[in-house]
Amino acid sequence: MTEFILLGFLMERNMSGYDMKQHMSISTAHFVDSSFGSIYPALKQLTQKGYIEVNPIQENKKGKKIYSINEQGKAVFLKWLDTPIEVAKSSISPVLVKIFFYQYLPKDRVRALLEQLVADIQAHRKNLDELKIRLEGGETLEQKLDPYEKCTLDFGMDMYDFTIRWCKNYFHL
Amino acid sequence: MTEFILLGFLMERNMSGYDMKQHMSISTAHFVDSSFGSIYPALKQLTQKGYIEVNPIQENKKGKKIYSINEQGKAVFLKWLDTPIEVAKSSISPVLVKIFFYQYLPKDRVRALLEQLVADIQAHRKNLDELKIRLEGGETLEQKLDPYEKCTLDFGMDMYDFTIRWCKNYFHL
DNA sequence: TCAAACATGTAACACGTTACATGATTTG
DNA sequence: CAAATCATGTAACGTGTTACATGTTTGA
Repeated sequence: MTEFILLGFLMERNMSGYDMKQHMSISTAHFVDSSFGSIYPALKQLTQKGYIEVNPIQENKKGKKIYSINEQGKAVFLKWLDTPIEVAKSSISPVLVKIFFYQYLPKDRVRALLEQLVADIQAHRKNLDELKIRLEGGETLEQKLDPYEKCTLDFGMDMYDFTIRWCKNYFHL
Repeated sequence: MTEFILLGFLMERNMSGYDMKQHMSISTAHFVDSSFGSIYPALKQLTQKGYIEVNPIQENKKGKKIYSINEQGKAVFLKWLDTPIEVAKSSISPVLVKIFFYQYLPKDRVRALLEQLVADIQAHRKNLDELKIRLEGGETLEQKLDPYEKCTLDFGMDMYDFTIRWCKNYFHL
C-alpha cells in the first residue's frame, strides 16, 4: 500500500521522503499516514525495482534526495489504480470490536464510553473541517485542491457526521 | 486485538480455538475475522500469561482443547473493554486511498470502478442482511442475539447504506 | 549560538496472513 | 471407505510501528 501511495505522490511532482511524509500528514492523514520507518524502506524498494529514480541535489542541502517516477513506475501505479477497490479488506471499523462486547460492562460505563466516542469523532470532524478550509479557502492558493482529493475530505466529514448522528440516535445520547 | 476478542468469546462460554474461528466467521466477520494462524498462537500466549486454562476433554474427540477464562483473564478483558475506543487508529477507510488518486485515471474508468465499488458494497450489505435474519429470525433460537451484537449488525448495514447513497449522490451514478 | 525543524536511515518488535504439515471424526 | 469436515499447530513472509542513531540547516 505505502509503495503505491508514494508512487502516487510522485505522479504530481518530484519530492523527497521527508516531503512525502509531510504531504501525508496533511492531505491523507485522515485515512492513511505512514511513518518514516516505512517510507524510507519503501523508497529503497521502489528504487531497486526501478520504478523511481533519485536526483540528488548538489545545492546547499546536502544529503537531500529528490525522487522522481519513471515510465515503468507510472505504468505500475496506473495498473494498481485501475483495479477494483476491495471493500472486504477495508472492513467497517475496529470501533465495533469493543461495542460488540459492551454487554459485559455496566450501563453507566457504556453510556460514558459512547459519549466519549461521539466527542472524539466530533473532534476529528472539526479537524477535517479546518483542514478543508485551510486547503481550499486559498489566500495562499499554491496548491489547487484536486476534485478527488476534495472528495476524500467530503467523504470523511460526511462519514463522521453520519456516525455521530447514528450513535446519538441508536443509543439515545 | 485478537487476544482480547478471544477472551471476550470465552466470557460467554468455554470453547476451542476451532469454535472461536467459527464464531468469528459468523458473528464478527463484517468487522474482524482472524485466521487460525493468529488464533492458535494467541491462545498459547493467553495460556502462558495465565488468563485462560485448557480443559482437555477425554471423551471421544481426542486432542480437542476446550479453553475457559479465569478470574485474572476476566479482569484483564474488562479493563481493556472499559477503555476509550480509539477513533484515530480505526481511520476512515482504505477505500479512499484509491479514490484520492482517481485524477490520474480516465473518466470512464473512474465511473466503471465506482459503479463496481457500489455493487460490491451492495453485495456486502445483502450478506449482512441475510446474516441478521439468520441470527435473529429464530426457528432455531439456540443463540439469543445480544443487543450490542445486534448493534454491530445494524451499524454495519446502515454504514453500507450510507456509503452507497453517498457514492451515488456524490458521483451522480 | 542554540533550539527547532529538516532530513535520512536502521533495528527490534508487533501482529497478522498464507501455506504447509498432520491427523481424527463424521457421514454419504 | 472415501471425502468432507473437524481440529491443531508451525514456518515463512509481509507490512507496519516505535525507538534509536546521526547529522544539517534555519531562524530568533
